[in-house]
Order: sequence, then C-alpha cells, then structure tokens
Amino acid sequence: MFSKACEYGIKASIYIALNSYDGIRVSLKEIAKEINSPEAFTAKILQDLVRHKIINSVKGAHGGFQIEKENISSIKLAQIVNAIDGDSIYHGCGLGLDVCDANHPCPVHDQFITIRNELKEMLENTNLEQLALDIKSGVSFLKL
Amino acid sequence: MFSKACEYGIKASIYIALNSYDGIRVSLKEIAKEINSPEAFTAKILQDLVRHKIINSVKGAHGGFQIEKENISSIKLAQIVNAIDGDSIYHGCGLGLDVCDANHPCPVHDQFITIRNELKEMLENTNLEQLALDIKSGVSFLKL
DNA sequence: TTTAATACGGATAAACTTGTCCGAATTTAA
DNA sequence: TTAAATTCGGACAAGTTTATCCGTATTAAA
Repeated sequence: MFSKACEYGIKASIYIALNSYDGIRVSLKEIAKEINSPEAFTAKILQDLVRHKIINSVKGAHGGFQIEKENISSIKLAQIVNAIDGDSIYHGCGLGLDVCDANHPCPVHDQFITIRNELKEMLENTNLEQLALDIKSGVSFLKL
Repeated sequence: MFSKACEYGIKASIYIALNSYDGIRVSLKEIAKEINSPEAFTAKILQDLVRHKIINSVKGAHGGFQIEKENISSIKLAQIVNAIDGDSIYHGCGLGLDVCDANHPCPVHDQFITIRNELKEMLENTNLEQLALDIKSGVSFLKL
C-alpha cells in the first residue's frame, strides 16, 4: 500500500513526536534503531520531512529531530504520506488510465473511488498525537 | 495501489472476456493495442494468467486468448490480482512490521485493517462479467 | 509442404525504489 | 581551538519492477 520510504517516514515521525512531548530531541541513529530502519535511507526521508516543515532538525553535536509540541496534534498522516509519496494516492486511475473520471471512467472507477476516499479520509483524520499516545501507553508498537 | 502488471492483467482479462462472449479469440497484438499496453510485457502477464488457468491460450496461426463463456461471471478481480501480485494485499502490515496483529499491532493497524478489508471485499465481489458488460455498453473504457 | 501467424521462454535492458558511502557543514563541549 | 557528534548533500550500489528482444514451438492456411 505504502512505499518503504513512507513506512519509515510514518514510524520515524511517531517516534519523534513521542519524544518531543518530553522535550527530547532524538538523533537519526536512535530513530533508525527504534523503528528498525536502515540509517542512511532513513536520513534521506527525514530530510524530506524537514524540507516539508513537518519535523525540525538541529545540526551539530546534541542535534537531532523534533516536532513543536503544539503541532503534534495537527499533523495528519496525510501530510507525511504526501511529503514522501506525493499525491499519487489521491490522483491517478486504479488501472493507470491517463484520463479517468465520471465522464470517462475505467472499468473499476467507482469501486476504486470508494476505497480511495476511505483511505484518504483515514489519512486525513489520523494525527500524530493519537498514534504517539498509543505507543506511549503500550497499546501499539513501532517494531518487533 | 496495484502494480502495472496487475493493471494490464485486469484490463487484458476484461478485453478477452468481452470478446469471448462473442466466441472471438483475441491475439496478444490486439489486446496490447486495445488496452494500450507494451506488447512483450503484456505477453508475460497473459502467460501468468494462463498458468493460473484464469484464461486459455491457443498457439499458432489464428491462435490467441479466450475465456470459457460460462466462467466469465465467476472470475473475480481478486483471482487476477492474486495470480499476478500474489497475496501481499491481504497479508503484511501497513507499516512493514514482520509481526503485526491484534496482540501486537503497529500504530495504524486498526485503520489499515478496515481499509484493507474493504478493498478485499471489493476485489472478491467484482467479477469479470460486470466489468465487460460496462465496456460493451459504453459505460466504461479500457483506454484513452 | 511451405509459409505465415501466433503463443512461449529465456536473456537482457531500462527505470525506479531502496539502500550505502563518504565528505562537508554545523554545533556543542572539552 | 580542537575534537566529537551530528545533520546535510551528492554520488553510487543493489534490488525490484517494467519493458524489450529474439529464437523456438505450434498451428492454420495457402
């Protein structure tokens, strides 16, 4: 469903959010270890998220990544996915047609629109805070 | 959402079904032209579908591909997707965790299960006949 | 029986995604 | 001021998906 880059990006964002609540800035090394992802590749993705202003970075010793505490609840999964995978999830035909809309639908147009709208809604209604709190309370997990 | 291979496979199957109703066997060349897909690559996918007994092939001059008329209504999208992309859509965690279930869920487990079940249901409830008839009646389109 | 049309299969290439490496810039702390 | 820790950026490597090429086998028709 999602690219690896996106998977890592979501997990990393959750881990950063989790720590940002406690005012703790986390390093790439720590993030990669905690979400079980390849370090260098994760670095690229984090840079992407920084460029999209979803997370903040601080260079140098004791540097790392963090998210403004007051922003955590307003960051939606949709923003992260969009920053990394682009808006291909929203646009584009299920069967790859260049033109596919209500006037000129592909054979599975209606079925796909339905599913995709639900996916879209889910991504737009799920925020980092919810996800981070579930990790904190031990309800969900980032690895293993 | 789907791989290119899967997109071509679905479109090709619909086009074959469409013609099989009229007892017409269609060639690779014609299929690729009508669904706007690369010929040689489409050949590989069709061979996959033949091996999975979803479509039939006849070699030699005037050969081509067809589907038993009486089977068209019982072939589901799910079978085609499964033949080409495998069952990765059904199994596997949304965030790529090796273990992800109700007891040890990833942060988006519940949300993904919901969406994926709907996708699964859609694929299992959509058959080739419906899709072919919509093409025939001009309600939907395979290219352009 | 020859020729043409076709599916089949293997090898290879191109494109994209994923992943690694390394040097440069930046910042903290000794 | 030096050293260590870190992010940043570019180049490159590996893996996967997508796509092409070409020869072989098979079949129908001339």
